[in-house]
Amino acid sequence: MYPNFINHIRKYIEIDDASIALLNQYITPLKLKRKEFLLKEGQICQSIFFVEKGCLRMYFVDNKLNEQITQFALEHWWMADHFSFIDNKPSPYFIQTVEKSEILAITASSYEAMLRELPQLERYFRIIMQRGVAAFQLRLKYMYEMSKEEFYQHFSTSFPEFVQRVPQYMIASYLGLTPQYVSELRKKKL
Amino acid sequence: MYPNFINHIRKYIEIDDASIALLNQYITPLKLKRKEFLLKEGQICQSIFFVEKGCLRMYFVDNKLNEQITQFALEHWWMADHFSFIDNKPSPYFIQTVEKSEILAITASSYEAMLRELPQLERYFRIIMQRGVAAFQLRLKYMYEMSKEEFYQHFSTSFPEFVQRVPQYMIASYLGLTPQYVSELRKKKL
DNA sequence: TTCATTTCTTAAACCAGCTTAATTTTTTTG
DNA sequence: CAAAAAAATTAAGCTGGTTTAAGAAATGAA
Repeated sequence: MYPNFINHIRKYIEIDDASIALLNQYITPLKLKRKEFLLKEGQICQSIFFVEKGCLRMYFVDNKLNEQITQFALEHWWMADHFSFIDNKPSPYFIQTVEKSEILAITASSYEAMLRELPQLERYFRIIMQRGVAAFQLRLKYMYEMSKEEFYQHFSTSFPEFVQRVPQYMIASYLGLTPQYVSELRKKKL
Repeated sequence: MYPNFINHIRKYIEIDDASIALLNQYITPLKLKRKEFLLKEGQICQSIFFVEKGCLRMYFVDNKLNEQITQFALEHWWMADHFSFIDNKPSPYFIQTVEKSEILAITASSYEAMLRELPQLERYFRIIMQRGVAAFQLRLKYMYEMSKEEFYQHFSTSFPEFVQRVPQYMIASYLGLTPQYVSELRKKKL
């Protein structure tokens, strides 16, 4: 059904087919075109989103009206504004597809009900969230230790496929650079 | 026994006294003086640490030999290098007490055994980690949207007690500023 | 209460990365 | 396939925050 999702769960916990079958009732699958929105500024982030296929970006609009991208999600990543999701508060973010995507959405109430019916999944999400914290720690360390030039070079050598897949101005935004500066850095490297 | 710890668990999940009693065997309580280390660069982060009382900082030494502080933990916060903890890899970080502290340590193997014996705790840690992700998202948003000056002002008005409690150069390091610049900003505000 | 250490301040020179603005290239859409 | 829209480039000038180097003040230990 959703092979990436099920494989991802089974990568971290043991769970039988019957339980997996029960999962379905909590999930809303979405087929989305490029540039469709899952969340807009001011709305409550009602769901967490699993990327079965495609790519999402999360961004907010700053006081200079720039779109500041704070996160991407590729296949088998989760995406949400967790503050908004947990506390039912309006989100400052937009979540939008970067390309045609297949997304699994779980609303807050489904999430709660699902975890009550299938408490083994607490372990899965505990592990996912713990790895999420680990990923943020690493990202933050890079931001502290590298100059912006180093940060860009590091990113583009670490994730060359990603740099192919996503427009350059989005990479720039994600890394906290101006598109002009990225352009300069690319020229420099050739 | 460890009132802050137990209150914190009961803030997020329901758990009976018998289960709480079982917890003890997995916990190592530590009484530490100021400036003692829980982790040093190159070691594996063997434990996650709960701050029952006091304050911890996590930092790494950058290529200019500056101590870059990436996180603090006050009462009822958890602290760990999660990448090192999860994957058993050497850590680039130091974790050190900022003041006299009482810390609860849980080693990776105790953590595993504890979660197997008391699976209700998966829920507790899932919630903690999810809130951890939310906190990182918020912090990152601040870093994207504010100038360094705004970031400092925001921090010092949001956490005035913290600014009292911790030396100014540590705040500067945490915020990614030079102590000189912080000094300049303070003068400006008076 | 004194000494040693740690922390904070001041000020001038400097530069990494931004801003602005115009042009070119690429992609999308009808 | 052509027109419009989106994305990338180029270049000059500028600035927020760093660097460097001293000295002053606060704190902790004995």
